[in-house]
Amino acid sequence: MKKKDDQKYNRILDVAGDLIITDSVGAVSTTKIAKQVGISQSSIYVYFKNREALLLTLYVRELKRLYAQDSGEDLRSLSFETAMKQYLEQLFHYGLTYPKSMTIIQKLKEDYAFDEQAGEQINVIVHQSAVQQLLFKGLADKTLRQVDISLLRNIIFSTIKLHTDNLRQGVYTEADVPFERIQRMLMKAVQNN
Amino acid sequence: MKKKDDQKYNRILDVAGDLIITDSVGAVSTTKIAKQVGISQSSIYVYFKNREALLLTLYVRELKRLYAQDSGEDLRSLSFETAMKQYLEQLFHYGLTYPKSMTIIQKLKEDYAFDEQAGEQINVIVHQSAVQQLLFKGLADKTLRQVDISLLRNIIFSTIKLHTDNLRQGVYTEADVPFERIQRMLMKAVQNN
Amino acid sequence: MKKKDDQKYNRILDVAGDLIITDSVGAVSTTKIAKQVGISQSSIYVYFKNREALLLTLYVRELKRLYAQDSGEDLRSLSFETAMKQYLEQLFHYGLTYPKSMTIIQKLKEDYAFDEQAGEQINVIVHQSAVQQLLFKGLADKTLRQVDISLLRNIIFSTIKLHTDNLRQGVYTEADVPFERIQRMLMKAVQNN
Amino acid sequence: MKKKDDQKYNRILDVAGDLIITDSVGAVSTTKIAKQVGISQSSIYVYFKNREALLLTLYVRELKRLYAQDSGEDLRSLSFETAMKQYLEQLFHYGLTYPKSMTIIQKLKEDYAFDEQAGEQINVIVHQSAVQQLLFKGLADKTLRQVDISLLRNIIFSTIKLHTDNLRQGVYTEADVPFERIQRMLMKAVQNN
DNA sequence: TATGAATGAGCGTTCATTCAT
DNA sequence: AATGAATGAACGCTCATTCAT
Repeated sequence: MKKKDDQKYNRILDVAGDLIITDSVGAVSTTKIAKQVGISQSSIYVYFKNREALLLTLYVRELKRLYAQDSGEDLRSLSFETAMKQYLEQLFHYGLTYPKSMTIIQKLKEDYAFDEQAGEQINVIVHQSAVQQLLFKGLADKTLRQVDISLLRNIIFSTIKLHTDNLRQGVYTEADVPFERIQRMLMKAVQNN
Repeated sequence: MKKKDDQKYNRILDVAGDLIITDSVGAVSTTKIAKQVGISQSSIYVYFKNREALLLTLYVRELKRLYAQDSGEDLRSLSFETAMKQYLEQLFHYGLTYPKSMTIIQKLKEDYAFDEQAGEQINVIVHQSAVQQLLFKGLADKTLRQVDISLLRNIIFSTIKLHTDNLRQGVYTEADVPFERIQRMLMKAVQNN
Repeated sequence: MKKKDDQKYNRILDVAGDLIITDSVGAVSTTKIAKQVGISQSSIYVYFKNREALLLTLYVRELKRLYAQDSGEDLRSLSFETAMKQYLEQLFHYGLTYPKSMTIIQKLKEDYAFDEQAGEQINVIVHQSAVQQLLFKGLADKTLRQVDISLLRNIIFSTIKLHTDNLRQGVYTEADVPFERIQRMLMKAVQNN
Repeated sequence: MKKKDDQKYNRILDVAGDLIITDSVGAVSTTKIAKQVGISQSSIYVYFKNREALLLTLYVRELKRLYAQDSGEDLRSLSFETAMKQYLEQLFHYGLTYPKSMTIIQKLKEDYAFDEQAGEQINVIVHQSAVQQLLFKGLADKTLRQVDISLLRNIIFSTIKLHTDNLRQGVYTEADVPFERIQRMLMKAVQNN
């Protein structure tokens, strides 16, 4: 019984994600989700309190999936530069594996105003991530450029996202722009000097 | 008479921009605009053919304002590095002067699917901009990193936008993170080696 | 429960029919229907996909009611002339019993452009009707005037409709213009010589 | 100056007629007329008091054109049968020459509720027409079937209209269904015995 | 004569949400 | 757990009409 539930629960989130990608956050409606999932509109309210809760759940799910990626343990045992490079590779790999995920995260972040309580929940997730830890450490020991952490995160995330999008859409191929080049660009950007 | 028209016309666009900023592109509705401008909903259709035309007009307006910024003549007479640095400064200045503009541009670009004809119109504007020329030249003579131009533009635009946003919101002050530091970061990011 | 549904469903169609009669097809609006039925406008979309589907449903309902009238079996066992006369009587009776029906059919046919799929559905209904069969047979064995079937159908339908309308509106009484006279007129019109 | 006015005045009516034909009476809007005529929407109110007056004017114009057709003098000097046959030919000719006119008249008659005053104006026009005179005479001397005049007019008008429509739309050709046959059908329909 | 600006009313439609079952 | 029925609110848009110019 629980399995069934979980399946439907996740199907709803999946469809919501698809709608965000093919259209926009505003285009996510219980009507459309219900139609695509094959349940009645009101059934959505069995699984989610309301539309906002649904979107928040989706956001958290993708965020957790993203951060589950970084093998925190490993990173900590490496030299900073190696750790950073490895993280970039992981993120690149993530973008290729779950192309929808990064788009969903970005669009929801920009488009949706979560309330304070939700914001706190998200902050905790981000804070506990290995990347965040890595960036904090890098900032502390001045290995990284002395700018706000948001700037570092943004430059990394948005560049790798755009790169994987470009690859997927055939704007260019991996042969044209090997990831190594992107990696070097990002390292130069974030490293102190 | 004409003045009155232009005023209202621009008021509508201003309010639409505000709605995009405080909420999202999807939240821009003729109803809300009309209410805030203080006119009847149907009056909006006196000024714009439909919602899409309104948003396109807003987008083009902001884009033109942004590119009107770059003093094309000047940039061409300078060494590449100086020209690039100067452009970054201009963009930073723009972000401080018209804080809404960059957000509007970014959100409209990501959120809105303009039709082909509109897309072409926009492409022309972007192409003719001094920055685009500068980046093309830099890519050609290998002064810039050999990656797709979209990656360069993204890294520059999104970083400076986030920086000005952070400053405005008091996340930190200019003293904490002087622009020079951002500038150096971006130069390292885009320059070949 | 089901009864309730069917009742409302048919009430909506009834009111739509009334609007067509007292005004025109163009005057059929979900707003007006809702107001007269005593439900909210959006509730109409619980029962019908959209306005067009509503009108099509109404059209098909009336068409089926009209053709349900002709006792196909009986007509076939009679001589052509008797069959034809009997059909005219049936149609006259129908016009008196359901005075709205013929008007609705006529107005919807002339005013409304159903899409191809709907057109096909309607064609099937018309084709399978006993009248259509009768007319086809009459044309084939030259009992009927050798003109297009549409002309025969028109002359019969529009005359009987107008006659019943006149009677109902008191333009004249059955005593003034007995149906027999109409019947003779129509027989003379359609019969070959 | 007057010529110019008359031109525009009639252009408006022409476009209104076109809209009725290609769509419906309900589709006639000042907006659409203005666009097609190439004038501003408000300019229509220079020529017509309101939408209803415009439609009434159009109706009267077509009705007058239709009745201008029948050469009253000639008909009166002929035997009834010859006169009737000649009138049918005239009407057929009219349908071929002004195919829009009969459709406009029919749609406006069915679709539009003119107020009493307008109704009276129309009645006068119809009454004074040669056909009406002819039919009255035929009814009086029992040459015509003793039914209401509306039935006779309807049978004649709607049949000839449908026939010309069929011809124009290529449902069949004049060779397939010569007018003579239609004429005979109508004569049999209306003549007493 | 002609029109631009303006608007209230209406339209078809979608939506998030509630509630009884 | 699931859903059909229902609805108020909003949306984009068109319309007939008025008015000042």
